[in-house]
Amino acid sequence: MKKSLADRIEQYLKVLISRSDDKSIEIQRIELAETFDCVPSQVTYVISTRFTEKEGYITESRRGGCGYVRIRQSSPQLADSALEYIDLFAFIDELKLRQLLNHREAEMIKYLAVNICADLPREYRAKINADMVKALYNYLQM
Amino acid sequence: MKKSLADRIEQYLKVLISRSDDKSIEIQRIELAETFDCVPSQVTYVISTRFTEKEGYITESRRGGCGYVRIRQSSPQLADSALEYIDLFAFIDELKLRQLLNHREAEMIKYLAVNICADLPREYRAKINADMVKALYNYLQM
DNA sequence: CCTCTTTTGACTTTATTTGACCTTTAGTAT
DNA sequence: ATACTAAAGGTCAAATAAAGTCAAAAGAGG
Repeated sequence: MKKSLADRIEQYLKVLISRSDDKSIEIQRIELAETFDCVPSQVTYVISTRFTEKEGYITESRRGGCGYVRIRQSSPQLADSALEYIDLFAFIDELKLRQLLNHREAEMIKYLAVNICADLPREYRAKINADMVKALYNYLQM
Repeated sequence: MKKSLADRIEQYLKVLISRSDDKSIEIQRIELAETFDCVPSQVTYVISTRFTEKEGYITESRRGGCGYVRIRQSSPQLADSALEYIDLFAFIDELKLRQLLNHREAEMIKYLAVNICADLPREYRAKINADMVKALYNYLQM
């Protein structure tokens, strides 16, 4: 699959973030544009479509001399206590969005969940939903 | 009985899927249409009539630049009764040996299994063990 | 001839790329 | 302090690149 320029920039930034100590990076828009040989607004486009709050990122910037764009991966707002009431599938989708699970992992876990619950008494299904959410939450150290 | 264009495209895609590592392919609608010298919507037609969820396929797509259509074969429902008695952890290790699961996946599934079973009545634990073995067996299309 | 499937193409929606123009900030000269 | 200037980043809309939709036309089989 050929990657679009936007995809490549996204990937590059995500690698930088993942390697950073504090899940936060500071870049210069122009510099990055030069690295990828594109117009600066391409960078703005990538940030505004792929590093949204919904996907768990917070951005700040400053114009003018010594300007910058900072992207920070926000820690999830999910409190441990609220986890019980979250739908497992929605939770998995959210984890995928945040790239804590890849596509295959997400699908596999969903598949396992469905099959485990398939003919289990109703009262245990909710429990398994909750336990899986909690287990994922813990395993991924969120 | 002469094969229709739709039939030929279907066959072509199924060969590609069967040859793929992960039973999943990514194509460009336009490109495929060019290959078969037809309109792009013909491809959409084939996918929507022959690669339905009911027939065990899941599709995703993206429009715009570098768009694609991904078709994934979801696993068939084989129920092998002998699987019931296999220990889940041993089974996972075996899958890892055969490189059907990577380390992270194996560990994550074990972690989930332990946490799901943690305080479930004894009689359901064996069932979950068996269901997970079966689900993995099916999911990985062994 | 009638029905169901296939083929086609016009139109719609979504995603990406590019560039012209706007705003903010820091530094410098007066 | 004030005004000017250069150096950022922001906005927005046009151009381009895909895929989706839908219905009409064409074809196949009974």
